Amino acid sequence: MNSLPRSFFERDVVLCARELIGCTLGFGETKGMIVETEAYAAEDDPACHTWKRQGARDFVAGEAPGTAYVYLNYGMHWLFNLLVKGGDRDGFVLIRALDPIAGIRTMNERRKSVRQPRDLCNGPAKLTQSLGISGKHHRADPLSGEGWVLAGADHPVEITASTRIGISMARDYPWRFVLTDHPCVSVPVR
DNA sequence: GGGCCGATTAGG
DNA sequence: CTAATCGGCCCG
Repeated sequence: MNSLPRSFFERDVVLCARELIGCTLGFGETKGMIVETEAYAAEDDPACHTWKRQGARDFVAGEAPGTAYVYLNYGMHWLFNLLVKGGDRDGFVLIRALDPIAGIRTMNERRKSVRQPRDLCNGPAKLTQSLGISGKHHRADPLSGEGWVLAGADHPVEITASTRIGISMARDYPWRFVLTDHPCVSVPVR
């Protein structure tokens, strides 16, 4: 499998978010193709945690590119990001949706009331639940091998850009990327 | 310590 | 549409 090199995360965070579409993310026995991402820039982006949180700024400064930034949102949902730094713009890429590839049985056990496979990972908190990712994976290194898979796309894919979901600041930045018309995307692009 | 705000989700 | 549920931040 063509694992992504560390240098993949040493460039512009927005470009990196775009390039992650079509890549494969796996943890344990579960795996999926990334079909939706968002970029959050460490500077000049009011929607990024770095805007308000010293801890997020420390994370960017102190961790290696490719490191997992996992945080609890709304007191109950874990969201998974990858740190990008060393290029034109540092920041985080939020992984928002996957097309399940492996471990569907396990995903179904971890999530309840899911009717169709397409609903297993079609949201940022849904995919962490399906893959078994939580706060204890904060600062993990998905490029280490150790239970993780982060591999390049097999084929070129068509990508659609749009504005980010669920934020109140910087609503107009076109930093959300989806695999065009893919059924596992969290919210249809308008 | 108290109040407020979320990069969300499931359910009515 | 709303409840759920909690860490970080901003006060005081």
